[in-house]
Amino acid sequence: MPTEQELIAQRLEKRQRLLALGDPYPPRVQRTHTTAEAIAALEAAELVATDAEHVEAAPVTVVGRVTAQRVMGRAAFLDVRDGVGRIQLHFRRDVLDDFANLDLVDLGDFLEVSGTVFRTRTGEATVAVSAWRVITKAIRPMPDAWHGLTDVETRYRQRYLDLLANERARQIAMQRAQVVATIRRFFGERGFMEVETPVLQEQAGGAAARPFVTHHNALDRDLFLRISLELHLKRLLVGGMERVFEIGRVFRNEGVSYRHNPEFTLLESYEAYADYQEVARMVESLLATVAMDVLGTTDIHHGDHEVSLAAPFARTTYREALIEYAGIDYTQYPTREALAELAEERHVAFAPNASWATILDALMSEFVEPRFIQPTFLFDYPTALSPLAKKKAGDPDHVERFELFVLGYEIANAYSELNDPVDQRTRMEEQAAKRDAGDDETELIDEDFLVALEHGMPPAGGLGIGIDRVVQLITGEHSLREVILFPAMRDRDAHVADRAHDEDETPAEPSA
RNA sequence: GGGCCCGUAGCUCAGUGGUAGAGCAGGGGACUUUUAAUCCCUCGGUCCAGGGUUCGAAUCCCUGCGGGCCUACCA
Repeated sequence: MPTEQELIAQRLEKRQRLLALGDPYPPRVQRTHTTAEAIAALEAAELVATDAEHVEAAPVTVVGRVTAQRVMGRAAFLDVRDGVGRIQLHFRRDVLDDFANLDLVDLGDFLEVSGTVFRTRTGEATVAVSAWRVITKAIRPMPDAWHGLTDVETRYRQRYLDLLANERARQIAMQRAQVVATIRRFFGERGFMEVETPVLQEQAGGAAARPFVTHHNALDRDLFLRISLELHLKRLLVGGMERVFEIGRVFRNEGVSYRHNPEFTLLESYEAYADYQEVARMVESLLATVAMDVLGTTDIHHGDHEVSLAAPFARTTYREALIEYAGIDYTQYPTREALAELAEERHVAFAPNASWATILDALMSEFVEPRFIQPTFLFDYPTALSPLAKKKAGDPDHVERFELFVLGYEIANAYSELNDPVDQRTRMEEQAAKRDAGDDETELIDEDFLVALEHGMPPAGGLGIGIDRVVQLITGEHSLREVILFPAMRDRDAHVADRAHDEDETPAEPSA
């Protein structure tokens, strides 16, 4: 019998013995104090005590998972951890009739214990247990308490074990929650309304990416998972909402890696009567606010880099940056052929069916974007790259669009939104032509969206921010998978979690 | 997608051609203020999978699977 099976069998045996004594999975528990509150209660009692040697706080009942056991004959020390901290428990055989039942407790079980809090000789706040019970019996062994869980694959596939074993995993999850909460508050305070728009769509637009396809059985039709939030949020501007935002999951049918997850969290906001310059100022404020709320500073440490998120950020333009960092003025290479030739000279790879705009973007990715370590706004993109943005006055080859780069990564993307329905239709038709020419990452013609625009959308500034990227930036994490609780993983045949489960479970239905 | 590296006990890791190991966890025992408790004993293996080389493979070679890092597209 494999070892893991033996360990599980032993724990199942203990579960049976606990069942004979009571319910090791009770429906309700009585917690009067968290571990942190229990310790605080002792400290408060110590402040007013006259005899510092024998301080006992009021009785407490705490709950938590057993993380350590030190059994010493007629006494035992156990540590339990709850959501906010850890506390030590002291069990004595001369106090507890059921002391021997501690044999049935393993690392990982949840206990409810009552007693008074005192300080041991070595100074640790400790519950002198007067009553206790198991409130959840775990039947699988926990990861090593001291070394933690280091196997990266297990940490991602069984994130609950990572969270159990590694403080850092808990911290990242908490900081991510703080980032999202701060963003919600930031927009709320500025009069933005949070909305939710469809994930399942007749066609997936608003970005240049391949969508996932799914099927609706009752309607017997294929639907697409959204790749952006943009086109529906703009419909809301048509409907008279002036400030909206959405924080939602989008899905892009691309590879998985430490920099890509097929689903990721996107923030988009749209503000009527604002332009992209105003959006840029808002983004500066947003990032600084997030950093201050989560970290207490706008100075970020990330690898070897020190980044300041204090406003204002550096500003340049797409064309100037490419001239400055690569010596390339793309207005001198107006045809696809000329630009392709240049890219090959500079050893920049691009797909055989890449358009002029796609090749240009490859040049930017190669020469310019990695240079922007400190937050830098890149303004005024070529029109060909930006089918949903408004053209600059007197310069139809460029649009009012910026992207924000930090640490060489794109963090934000924003436009003065295109609201001329005739221009929008033309641009979508141009995208469709590129698609017909073999580029499968283009904007689609969304007739329903165009009808909405034809009813009139006010001038507006729109913004998109990849939340996972922001969390990476704030936490200093290098891999996207560290900031996503359950990152997408490839199938693995021999799933660890499946084995014992199959053995001790009776099939609910006769096998077919 | 390309390059490099990794996969050994529940967990953390040794072991580079000659009988598969250690610590922790688990089981038994001693121990009434320990805290990575300590001490004695002990159970525990599909060495990722398949094929090959060899008298002999965890070890060398090939293929596959999974993962990591770097790189590319993206956000």
